[in-house]
Amino acid sequence: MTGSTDSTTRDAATDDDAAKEVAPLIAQRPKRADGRRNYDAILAAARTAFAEHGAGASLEDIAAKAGVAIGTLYRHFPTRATLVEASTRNGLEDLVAHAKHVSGTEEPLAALVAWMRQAVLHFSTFRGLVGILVRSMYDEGTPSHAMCAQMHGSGADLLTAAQDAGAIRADLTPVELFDLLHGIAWVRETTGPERDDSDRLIDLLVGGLTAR
Amino acid sequence: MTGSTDSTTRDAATDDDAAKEVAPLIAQRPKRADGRRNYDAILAAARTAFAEHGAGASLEDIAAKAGVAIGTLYRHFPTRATLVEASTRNGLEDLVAHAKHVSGTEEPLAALVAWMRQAVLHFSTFRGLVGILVRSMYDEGTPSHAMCAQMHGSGADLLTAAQDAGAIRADLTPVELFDLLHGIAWVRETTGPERDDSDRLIDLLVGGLTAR
DNA sequence: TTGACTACCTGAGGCTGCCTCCGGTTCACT
DNA sequence: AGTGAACCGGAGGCAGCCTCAGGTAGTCAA
Repeated sequence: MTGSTDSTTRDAATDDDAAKEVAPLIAQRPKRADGRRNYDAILAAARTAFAEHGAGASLEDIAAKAGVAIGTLYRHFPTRATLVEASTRNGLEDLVAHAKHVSGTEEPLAALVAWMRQAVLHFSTFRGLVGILVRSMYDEGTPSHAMCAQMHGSGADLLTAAQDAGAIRADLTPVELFDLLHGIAWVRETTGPERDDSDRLIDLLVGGLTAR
Repeated sequence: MTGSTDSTTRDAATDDDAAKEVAPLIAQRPKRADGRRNYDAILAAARTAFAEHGAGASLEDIAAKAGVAIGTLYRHFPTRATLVEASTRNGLEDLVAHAKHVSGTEEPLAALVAWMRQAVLHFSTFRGLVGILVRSMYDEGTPSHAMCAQMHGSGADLLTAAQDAGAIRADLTPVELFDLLHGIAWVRETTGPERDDSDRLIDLLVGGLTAR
């Protein structure tokens, strides 16, 4: 949906920039041809495995599926978190871009809600993702932290705009908003995409439960 | 808080009844003296371990802390789920009892909200509990299923009462309500009890996000 | 009190997955 | 072609899960 599959060209375009500006902690795309090849193969295998078995998928299986020894996987992605980060960075970037694109709109409430929907969708890409993202958001020194913080800012901006327009109660903080989004994302991630209530849950949240 | 610690007498009073009526799947309290002793010791160790390390705590550690070999633990609790079920049954019972107690009140909305608070608190007793409860709720043949279903019913009754009084929108289903509670419980369980926003989140949920 | 029955206990052992380390390989650059 | 660094492979140590065969000791009846 957001380019999480078959994003080879896109990786090539964005990873170099990201690697430069973001942090030394994030695994960088290797330069040597064989290294690049393996890096990409591992990433592709990881995306599939995470989608199928969640964030706890066996790393040895991923390495095998990528046709690579376990040591090679660890060379490129020293921790499970770095691998998760790399396979979900695109989605986070999309989220930030989307926020930038609609900021300043004439319908700040609609813009916020639409963004919330997309956020929940991405947070629940696979089982276990939300947990990792929450940790990343508040814990510096975590691979996804920079990107998460950026996305947090994007959401906060949309929220502020909606509040300034008087559409959202003024006492709602960004942290509270994200807590609620995380909760809904967790539900979606847990119950699976078959029974996907997330849009409805967001509506309930926004509209309120109590009768008018 | 709900009698989840030091509940020896209480266990003695309730477990026998529960074992009779609930299911053959749930580990029954053994009759022989040494068996009872070990069963209780394992349960106590498990409560501590789950509180400290979450539902994924090492079963071998629990056995060791209980002064028992690993095989003994598995004899009494054939799966991790049965152990979790046994250590959280009290809380679920409390929840059902609480609902029965306030049903028929003159303030159905207040009753519902108070119950929701207690539910969220119990669901997030330790990390990983909500996930297990959600699975139990919809998956028969799971140790906690019977108790979960009963609790589901209790919540649904309170919801219906509040809806009949016109206090809660009529189109809200019990499943949706529980989804939202689960989500909030997950947030609480994940962020830890230090920063406990759950009451506030419930208020936001009930009051609605949008400005009046 | 004694004996037998069997519920109960033990812990070695096979399995999976995590992660490290170092000898060997191969790419890239001159 | 030669060299150095980047890269790869996979054995191996560790932790946790779970099972099973053999031993132990409560319980109950005589």
